[in-house]
Amino acid sequence: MDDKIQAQTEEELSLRLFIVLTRALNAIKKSVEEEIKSLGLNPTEFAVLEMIYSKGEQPIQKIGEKVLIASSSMTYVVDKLEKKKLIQRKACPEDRRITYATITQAGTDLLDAVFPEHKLALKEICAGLTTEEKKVMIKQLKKLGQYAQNV
Amino acid sequence: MDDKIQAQTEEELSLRLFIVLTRALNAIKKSVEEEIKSLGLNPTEFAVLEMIYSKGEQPIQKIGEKVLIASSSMTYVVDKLEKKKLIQRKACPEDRRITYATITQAGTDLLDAVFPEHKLALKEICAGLTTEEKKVMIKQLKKLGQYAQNV
DNA sequence: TATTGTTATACTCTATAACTATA
DNA sequence: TATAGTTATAGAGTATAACAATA
Repeated sequence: MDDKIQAQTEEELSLRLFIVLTRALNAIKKSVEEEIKSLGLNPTEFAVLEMIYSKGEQPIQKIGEKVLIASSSMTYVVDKLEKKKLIQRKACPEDRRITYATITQAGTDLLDAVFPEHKLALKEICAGLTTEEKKVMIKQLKKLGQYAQNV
Repeated sequence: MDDKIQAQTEEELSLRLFIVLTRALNAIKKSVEEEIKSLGLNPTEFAVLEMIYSKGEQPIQKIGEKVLIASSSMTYVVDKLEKKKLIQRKACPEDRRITYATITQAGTDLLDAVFPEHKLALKEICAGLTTEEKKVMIKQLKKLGQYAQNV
């Protein structure tokens, strides 16, 4: 009870965490979104593209689960990325209900070109924390996110 | 170099942090938004209402800065909350360009009634972390957010 | 001239529901 | 019957630009 934070209940702490989390992400996003926008992409498109870029081809629905949007919205996003020649649909031979989204050469080239800058910008933005602090936070955020998704 | 995380560069760590942050918040939001929706509010409206609830009346623009939306969008949000009788516009006598948003009795009553549940739900969602971990994370997120906003 | 807030407008994203095809 | 994805549709939220009132 001798300091402000210790006096808070678990509920208040969680609320505080949620608010602070929202603010922090909003602040980061504001900067990053301008950068992404300059590529002609929106945050969702970038998230999808980046996922395929780093994880390889994925069933469209699997992507939707990660990005947390409805399947019809995934169709919309994939359409847009396909029109921009950054990804391609590819049938799954084993299960013909499934369609993979796979990155094109142009998509790979784009991210190869942009990723270093993107990461550099993020480094600048996140420079408020030390390396150690980032590592701890990543670990904890993963725990938090995974738990939250299963509530 | 003896573990996966240690091998990452500062850039990659920051990228990872951003991704994990996004996922964690999305997961939490998904749960919270349903709850908020059941009040007939959207996340932005709730954020605005909550800010006035806890911080007292605020110039409309100040709110917009916190929530990070354009001033015309603030007009839209304030209109909606005012139609729902949860907040009220109030002129500023000293500077007649300024309009305060102030919470009504109905707004206060609503949040008084809902806040305990809201916090409880958040507690459940955030139960993946211990009290100590939450406190640390709040502190770090604040640092991160404040720094990011000034980049 | 700069700032606060509003109006008018257009557009992007997302969700819902109904559907097709495959399993 | 259940799952993956699409189509059609509608609506919500946000931004941009031009503006009015005030400082």
